[in-house]
Amino acid sequence: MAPILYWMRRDLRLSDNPALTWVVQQGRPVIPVFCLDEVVETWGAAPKWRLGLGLDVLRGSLEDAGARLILRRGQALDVLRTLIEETGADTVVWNRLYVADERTRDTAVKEALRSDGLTARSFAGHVLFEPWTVETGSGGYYKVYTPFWKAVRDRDPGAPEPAPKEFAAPEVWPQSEALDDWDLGRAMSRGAAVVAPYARVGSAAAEGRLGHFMAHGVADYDSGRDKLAEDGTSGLSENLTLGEIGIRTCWAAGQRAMADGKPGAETFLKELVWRDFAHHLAYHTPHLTSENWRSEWDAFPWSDDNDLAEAWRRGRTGVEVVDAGMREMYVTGRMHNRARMLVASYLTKHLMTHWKVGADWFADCLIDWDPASNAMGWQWAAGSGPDASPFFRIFNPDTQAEKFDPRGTYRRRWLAEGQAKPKETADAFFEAIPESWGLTPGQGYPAPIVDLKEGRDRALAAYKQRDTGQ
DNA sequence: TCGCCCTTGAT
DNA sequence: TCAAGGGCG
Repeated sequence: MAPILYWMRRDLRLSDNPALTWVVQQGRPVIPVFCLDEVVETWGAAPKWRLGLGLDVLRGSLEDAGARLILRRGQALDVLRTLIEETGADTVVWNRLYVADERTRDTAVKEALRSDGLTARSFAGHVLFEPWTVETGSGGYYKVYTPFWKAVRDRDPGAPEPAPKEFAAPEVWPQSEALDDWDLGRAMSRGAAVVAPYARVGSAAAEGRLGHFMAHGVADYDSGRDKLAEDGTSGLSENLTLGEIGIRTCWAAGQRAMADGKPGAETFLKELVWRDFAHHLAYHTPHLTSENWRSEWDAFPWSDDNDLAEAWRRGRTGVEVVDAGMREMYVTGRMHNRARMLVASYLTKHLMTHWKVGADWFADCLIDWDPASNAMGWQWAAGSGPDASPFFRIFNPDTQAEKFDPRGTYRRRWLAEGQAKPKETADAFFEAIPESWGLTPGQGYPAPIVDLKEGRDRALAAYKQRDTGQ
């Protein structure tokens, strides 16, 4: 019996997995393969490093079920063709993705394999509702979130499939490259050791996280998720982006919490749908990840990369809550959602720096980096995106800190300078950063690089000018 | 066509 | 109180 190649990408799990479910139903040998291909090679330091951790855990899960994970490096199509030749496979399956570079790759692969006379099948496993299945009344795609939410909230994405108990093995397993040889953490330098304790890797960890959130977090999610110093969110983004947990599994849990009358459950479901919305937009407007979504913003006088942006990246803007967020990201590979909005507003408005500079840094530092959500979020904050905040909505970091970190707990957690006994977390930043930055806690905390009022006024003036087309 | 509405705000 | 324009039904 000819084996089937299961090409794994952002679906590093065995349950809630339509492609895998289909393969196992065929009763034929299955060969799971992950390819370090032309798309994955472009990922930033932290996502690549985190991918390596995920692959290691996935390999163990597959081995427990009597299968293996075959790792190969190269252009996706070349790798798949080589494996087909080595194994006699006549079918390749995968779960679909929707961001421009992923789709370009996948479309080309599908066409090429089919022209080779092979079977290539893809499945819906990465989002709740695929982008082309959600239409406005006039048959277009959605550009505003709330109508999108109303269009999908009563739809059923289907029940998640259980993990297969065992796999039919091929007579001979193809060779796998060694994960260690890929050296996926090489761009992380000292950071890897610091970030590692914060990562929750693999499907079992993800399911534990979901269970914990359903038991403790969801009821108070509405207000809890806004507090900078608290752990009020599900924390699932890290696992969702690599597919270590399925989105329908999360949806089903949210629906159960709704049925149980948990107050925050609907907000949680809405957040899951925000993730879908980002993929909806990335599919229908592929330039979301690379260009201003509204082209009229091309004329806006944003600075490209600059010294102020460098201070922002290093958590040295002199604005405590902004620096705290940036350092949280450097140490943990994640950042509180509200802090993400704050630092994005600050970079694009007070520092008038292009959102792509920020999006690129996030893509390098976040272990939960998701290409669609990251681009949508940055364009939303900058004002160039769909359903964006109006230009006059400029976050005031001081006001935000007062509201969402009233006792300064979050700021003290991440800022060491000027503190008699800095928190371990704050010191950890200085262990994680490159020595080339030349930063020590002893050099004191910087004065603000831009006066908040001046920055705000300058941005408002520029937005106004853009508006009148001058 | 019209009218309501629009994640997360600031002064 | 401010405040823009367009999405959507």
